Amino acid sequence: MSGHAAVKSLQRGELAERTGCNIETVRYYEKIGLLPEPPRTSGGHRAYSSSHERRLRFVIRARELGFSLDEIRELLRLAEERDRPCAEARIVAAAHLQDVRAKIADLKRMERVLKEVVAQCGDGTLPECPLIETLYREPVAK
Amino acid sequence: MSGHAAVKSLQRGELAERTGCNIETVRYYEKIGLLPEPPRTSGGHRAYSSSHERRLRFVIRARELGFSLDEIRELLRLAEERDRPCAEARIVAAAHLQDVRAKIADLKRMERVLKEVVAQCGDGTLPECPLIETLYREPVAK
DNA sequence: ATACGGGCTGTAGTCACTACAGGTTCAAGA
DNA sequence: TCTTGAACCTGTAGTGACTACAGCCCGTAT
Repeated sequence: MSGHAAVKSLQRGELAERTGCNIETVRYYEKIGLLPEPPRTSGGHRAYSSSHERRLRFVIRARELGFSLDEIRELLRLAEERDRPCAEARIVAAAHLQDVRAKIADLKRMERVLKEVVAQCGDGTLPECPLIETLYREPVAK
Repeated sequence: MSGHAAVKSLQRGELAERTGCNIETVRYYEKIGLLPEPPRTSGGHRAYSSSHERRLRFVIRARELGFSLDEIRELLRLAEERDRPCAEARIVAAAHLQDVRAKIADLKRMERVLKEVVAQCGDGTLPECPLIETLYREPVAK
């Protein structure tokens, strides 16, 4: 028995079902070259092996961490090269961590303002809505 | 003098320059009906009035708070109706605040994991990269 | 009079999917 | 064996919020 991991192939949406990933999304990943093209049955249906599943799970988990598909492509390349990928992978992840922190900061700014205006609106019976006034107000009111 | 705010019209990208909004974006907002079509010069150039600027600033500030263009459309409608808009505007803002908080929670989860794996990678000289292993690892390892 | 910087329209590209339309295959039941 | 119907197949178009371009026209300064 070789190491080709062709023990059992998954069909009828089993891959999608097992991973929780939409089948359309799996095919999209294949189309953009993130997943390899699986072998086909005589009728043309895709027959995935466990190595496909493993790679798909990698992609899914990386997406859950917010990596872009291009970053994931890079991470997969590094993972396969097996030539000291850790330093480079760390750079990709650290850059992404910076992005995530910047997004959190942006959203927290939004949250603070939104919380304030919603509170100012109170029960919504004010004649002049503070939310609308805030949006109309010039940044530097004279 | 009427209340039409046609005191001076802005041309040659002045509106974009004054608001910091890309001129292409302004035209996009006009195309999707978020901003009214301004009158034109004899040559077909757009001549904005201060009411256009006011409305554009509303959109820009709402975008800064993360509202979608559809939500902004609704807020603008409420702002113009002047028929007790506060309660309804508050609902829009409160729903959006929920969205923002959910996004913050998602991003914080990502941040926590990313911070951990980057720390585990250390100086990047490990033979097995913890980041890549984390991505390959099954959610429920046996 | 002419140059050229900016406006004009309309289309296509971005990202990461998602949703069809219109056809084919497969596995289970009769 | 035949039939049914679900699930697969390909390819295209739509989403949101822009951004970038091509190819043309206008307007102002020299």
